[in-house]
Amino acid sequence: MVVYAGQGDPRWSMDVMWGNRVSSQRPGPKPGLSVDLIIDTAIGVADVDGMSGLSMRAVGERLGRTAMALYTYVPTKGDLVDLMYDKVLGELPTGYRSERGWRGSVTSWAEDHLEFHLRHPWTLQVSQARPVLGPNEFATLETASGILHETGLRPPVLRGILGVVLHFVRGAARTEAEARSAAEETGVSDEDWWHSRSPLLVEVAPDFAARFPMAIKMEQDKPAPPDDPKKPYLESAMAESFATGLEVILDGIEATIEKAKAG
Amino acid sequence: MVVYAGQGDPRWSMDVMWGNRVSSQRPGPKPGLSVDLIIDTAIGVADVDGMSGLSMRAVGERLGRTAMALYTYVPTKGDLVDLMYDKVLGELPTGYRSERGWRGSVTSWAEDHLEFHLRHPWTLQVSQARPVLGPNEFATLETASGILHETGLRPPVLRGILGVVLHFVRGAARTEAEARSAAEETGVSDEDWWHSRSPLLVEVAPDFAARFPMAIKMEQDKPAPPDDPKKPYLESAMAESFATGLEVILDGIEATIEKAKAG
DNA sequence: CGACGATACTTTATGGCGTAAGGAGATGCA
DNA sequence: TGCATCTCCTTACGCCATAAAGTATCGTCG
Repeated sequence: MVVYAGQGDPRWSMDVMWGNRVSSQRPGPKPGLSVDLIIDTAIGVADVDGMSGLSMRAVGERLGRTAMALYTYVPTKGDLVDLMYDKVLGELPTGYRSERGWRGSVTSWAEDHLEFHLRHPWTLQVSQARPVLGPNEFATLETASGILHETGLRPPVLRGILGVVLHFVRGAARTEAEARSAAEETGVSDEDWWHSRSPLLVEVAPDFAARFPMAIKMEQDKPAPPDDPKKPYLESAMAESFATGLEVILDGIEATIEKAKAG
Repeated sequence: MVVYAGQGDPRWSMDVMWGNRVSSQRPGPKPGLSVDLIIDTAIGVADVDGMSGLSMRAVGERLGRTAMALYTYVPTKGDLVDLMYDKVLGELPTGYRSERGWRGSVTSWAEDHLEFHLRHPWTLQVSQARPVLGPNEFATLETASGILHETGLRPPVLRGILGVVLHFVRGAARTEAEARSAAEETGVSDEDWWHSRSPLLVEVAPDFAARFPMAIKMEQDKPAPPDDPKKPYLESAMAESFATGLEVILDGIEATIEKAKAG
């Protein structure tokens, strides 16, 4: 599921995110819940069961209410996801300073974001097309911009570079998150899955090696799969590919700086 | 929605994809449909209405059948999506030869993939964690590997580079696809959306400029939005960012080659 | 102090989804 | 001719978001 920015009243969600809501004494029963509590509970549900496990019923149940009770506090599920997203973005650091200059900062930034997305894989399902316009979203943009400005490059180039880094980090996180969730949902590890599939492949396509020689070459020198699938990403199989990929990008940025100096 | 590789009998879908199915004369009514027809129809539905609009009911309706009729031909919806994915991948070119060497080939490859994903945005929702193992999927891998092998780099590095390019292209396509679909679903263009949101932002966060100076700098020298939103990507606003991002990646690959030669 | 209106929360209902189960009718072969 | 097998249908289940309407609780005003 891809979730688009809230269909409800945009003013309402922005007031919530920027802390501009007034809570006055009004007639009627005391509220047993609060928007903030609902957001936190929903984040908890999504962290465990993913975006597809995030339902109004599930959140309500955790709070001892029906799904409909939540609509007293939140106009639509889309708005709730917006609020969840901006709130959880607050976990990310906002300052990077490295003795290795922008290279070190970009590296730390990328690793922090990768871990963030693996901690909250549902964030990868939130549409990037129309931003939530919350304070934490702007803070992450501010942080990234600050790091990249150290390169001295002009904004149009920086936008391109930011896109490269962002797409790379999110793509890597997505692949890893999908792998983990597939393993959990099917109860079959990647290794076992491949062991059951590869014989079928030989059977069904006997000329495989002749048809796809390059693809086979590409498999050379693969690191052994980890013994413990619960290890953090830094020790997982994806780490090598992530590190070399990031290095390529950093070298690309450096080359772009050199070209800008020369030209 | 993220779709994971088919839950049905893996052998069945592989036989379909690799063309290993025998159609013998058997008792019972003549089949009015075929797996292939269902796949093509489903692709048509998904191209127009996206992955979220792809339902067994919708596909059945296009074929003048009920949803359940499809289950005579296809074990689960997940398997159908697998078959759709591998089939549509057949659109992609398999040979690239450029007088500009691997740089030209990678550029063409990236542009072809970007256009492919914008033609079939639902492909971005297919999980990359566990491949479909179809002939066209392997063909695209073979093609990409062939291009990258021209760089002379070793497989582990090439895997990192392939990841960078793939994540970048898919990420750029995803953002653009989400933007288009948001515009279509809400009936509000990106420009109008921003025009209605930005006054709210000033209202709700009066100290915006002081809090996020870098983010504002980042907006400098933005290209004017296109007059016609139906233009192909090459003339759209994303084109500039895509082109410069790709250039950075290509420079990064080149720098990696130089380092490999030197070291 | 009693009535009123706003609020919190519930139940019920609508129209979607994938797909299990079972049944009707058509067809090839013994 | 009868039977096994196949296509396709209807019905049903348990999910989903959320609209509508009802009940109980409270602050406030007359």
